[in-house]
Amino acid sequence: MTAQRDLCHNPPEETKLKILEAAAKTFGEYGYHQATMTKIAEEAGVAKGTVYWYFTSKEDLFLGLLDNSLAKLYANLELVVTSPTEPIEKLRRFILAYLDFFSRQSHLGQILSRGGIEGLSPEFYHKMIEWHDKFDRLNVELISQGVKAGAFRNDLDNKHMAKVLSGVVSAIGSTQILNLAEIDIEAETDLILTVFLDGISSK
Amino acid sequence: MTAQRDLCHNPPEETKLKILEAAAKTFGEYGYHQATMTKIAEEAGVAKGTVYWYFTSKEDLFLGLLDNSLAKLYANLELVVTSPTEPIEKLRRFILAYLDFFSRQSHLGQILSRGGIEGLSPEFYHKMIEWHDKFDRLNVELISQGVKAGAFRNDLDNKHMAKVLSGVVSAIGSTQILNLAEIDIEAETDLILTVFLDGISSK
Amino acid sequence: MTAQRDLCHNPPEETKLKILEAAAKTFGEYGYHQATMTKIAEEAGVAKGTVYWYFTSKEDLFLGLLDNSLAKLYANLELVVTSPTEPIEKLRRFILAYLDFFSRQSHLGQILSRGGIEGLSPEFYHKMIEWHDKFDRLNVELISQGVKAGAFRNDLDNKHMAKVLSGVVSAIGSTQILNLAEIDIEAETDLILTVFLDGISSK
Amino acid sequence: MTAQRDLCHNPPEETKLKILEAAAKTFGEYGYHQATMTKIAEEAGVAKGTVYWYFTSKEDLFLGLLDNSLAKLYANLELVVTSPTEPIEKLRRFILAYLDFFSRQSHLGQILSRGGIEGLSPEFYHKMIEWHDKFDRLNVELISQGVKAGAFRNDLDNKHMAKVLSGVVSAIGSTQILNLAEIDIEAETDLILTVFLDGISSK
DNA sequence: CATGAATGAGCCTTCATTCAT
DNA sequence: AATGAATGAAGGCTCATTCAT
Repeated sequence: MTAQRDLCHNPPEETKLKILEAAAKTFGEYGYHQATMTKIAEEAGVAKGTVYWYFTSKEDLFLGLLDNSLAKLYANLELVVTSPTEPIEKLRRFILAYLDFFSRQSHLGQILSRGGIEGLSPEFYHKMIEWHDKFDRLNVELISQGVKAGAFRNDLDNKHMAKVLSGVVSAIGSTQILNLAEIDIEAETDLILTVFLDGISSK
Repeated sequence: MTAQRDLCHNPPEETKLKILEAAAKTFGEYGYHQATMTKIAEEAGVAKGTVYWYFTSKEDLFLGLLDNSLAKLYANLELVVTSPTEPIEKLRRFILAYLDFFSRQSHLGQILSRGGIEGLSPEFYHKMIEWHDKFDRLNVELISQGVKAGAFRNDLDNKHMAKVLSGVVSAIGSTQILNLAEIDIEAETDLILTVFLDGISSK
Repeated sequence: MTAQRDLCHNPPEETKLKILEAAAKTFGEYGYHQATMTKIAEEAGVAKGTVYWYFTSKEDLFLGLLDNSLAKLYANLELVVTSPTEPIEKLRRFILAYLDFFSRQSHLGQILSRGGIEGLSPEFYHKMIEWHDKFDRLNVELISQGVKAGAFRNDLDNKHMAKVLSGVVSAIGSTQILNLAEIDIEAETDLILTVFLDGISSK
Repeated sequence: MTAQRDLCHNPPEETKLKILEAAAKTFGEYGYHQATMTKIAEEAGVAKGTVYWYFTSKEDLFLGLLDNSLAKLYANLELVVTSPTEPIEKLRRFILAYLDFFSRQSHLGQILSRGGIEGLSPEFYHKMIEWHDKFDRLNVELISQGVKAGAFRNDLDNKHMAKVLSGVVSAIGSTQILNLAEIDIEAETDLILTVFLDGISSK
């Protein structure tokens, strides 16, 4: 904020960001266990010690990254939910935002949908549960709006419908990605939407 | 001669089974990377070298385990698909069999649904893909039967419907399990069934 | 010796021989440390336990093999030395016998010439030294005969000449073999003979 | 700036040297397979991980050591060959340099003369062959000079004479050393020289 | 005699983490 | 803030050897 700070070539924040980006790329490419601090530091173009100056541990770095990514996804989804759109189109955009996230951050996507990675600390799980709950509430909110507006059934528990929704989305998302096929996100979204709205029953 | 054999206290097969069970438990509890051969050997009550007598590597052991479990699941699902039941009840049993499997073998369930674990050999991935395809074909068969019988919609691609089905099931299955909540499998099955058949649309 | 013994399909000696042959092949192909008891047992077509019935340890087996091979080589050389041939022809045959041995048993050849393998017991070294001395004495005897017959110089210490002789032979032998070139043993022998007899000096 | 650097107590290079020395001692004492990374690290007074900071593997370390030692030996021999000395004295110094090397680095000497160690990577063998060829060429050059100068016979193939020379030298060198006798290198050199120049023939 | 399952010490290597500079 | 050398616990795996059958 001071004039002096602005003269720095590498304001601290910039280094932290570089590390975060490198971590995203590396974790994304290799997964948590295969990604090493050495790889991440190299990718970021800094020394290993520097990574430890900004993050106390590998887990801390991973958590930081997750927080970062999930916050973005959450913001996107929230934007959709709070926008003044009619329920079904809103649902479509909602699914689209999810799939888009999965297609960009496949491994992180998996983590979100499965609830974590083995062998991490309780703190990690706590954070994950917090996020899980936040997303759940958003899902429920989306469904509730639709029910209130008369677009969705009111004979089912909103929470359950929300759960199925997130289930389908994350499953399709991560499965697709692992097929390494180039997915047509829009088409996939429409498919999910159709099934989720009307079911596969012939009547 | 055969009678004599039965008197053996520890036929080799028994040891292999002990190891397989220990592996199931350990991989299930810790995940692939956190599970160590030492832990598995201890759990099985044998020396580390013994594990390597039956399996050439950690990956080989894991693959053996996976093959074992997936073969069982596949057999169960196949039984359902080929049984002379009406489509919707058949679908219910199908979902039930999946959820039952997930609730027993949570980590293996994840692997099946998400397609793998980072850092393993190409052979592993090849095997996984083979299984994935086998299950896919079974799912499609189930849907096709329903469509033919007039129970399911015929305006959607069978493969797509099958994909959504397996997506919902595996997502619900593994998500639930990670919540560590005691799940009412029957209830969960009915929920999925309802949504999948009729959709959440109010009409 | 008894009639009963002769009826056996596999007299003990036969099994022992099979193992010895397998050991020769395996040690020869892989060297001492790379050769495993498993490989040897497989090559011999017997169970690992059987190898341990005839030989108390890997080292013991190796020693047995060495004794076997060296005894044969020794017998051949002795035959040459004690035969009634004129000194220079005798020397030629002597070198030939050495090179022939090296070309057949490259690894054992190395062991003989360099005096052993690291990491074995004192007993092993003791045996090796015994053999070394035996061969040395034979070499000296050969040289002495030639000196006495007036064919070789008498102004040099016989022991030293013998040492140089064995040096040249073993070095040429093993070096050649490692080149993996098909060696013309006869030609090589003549070359060594020429240099060893007349030197390379121009006068 | 450079002055400042010199104040460092432990410049990285020093650690690498400590490890190289420890490796030389340990490989020399135990041979390649018996020498363990643990022993080497202990001998060097560093942690095992530190060895891996400087060398990517045991083989890499061994190769580094070999390269180091052979480069020195080669430099010494080259000095002799290119010096303006008369052929026979040159030959004497050449032999002396070889024996001196063998007496200091017995195991490495063996490796040079025998052409390798079992069970290493193709890269290792390739390097060894390169060195072998370099030394061969030097040997041939030495002989050629002597022939040109009229000091050595011209009725024999230079390459063959060179081969016998290196054979005698390495054999005598390594054999002697293994006897663990204190060798009089000068005397040994003269012996080899005499035999190699004049032969043992009485005429 | 022969088998082969079982053992366990020990090896090479990896990698998250620390710390002097 | 940043570096990178140094650490050491831990992991997967090998293989000589034993022993109940």
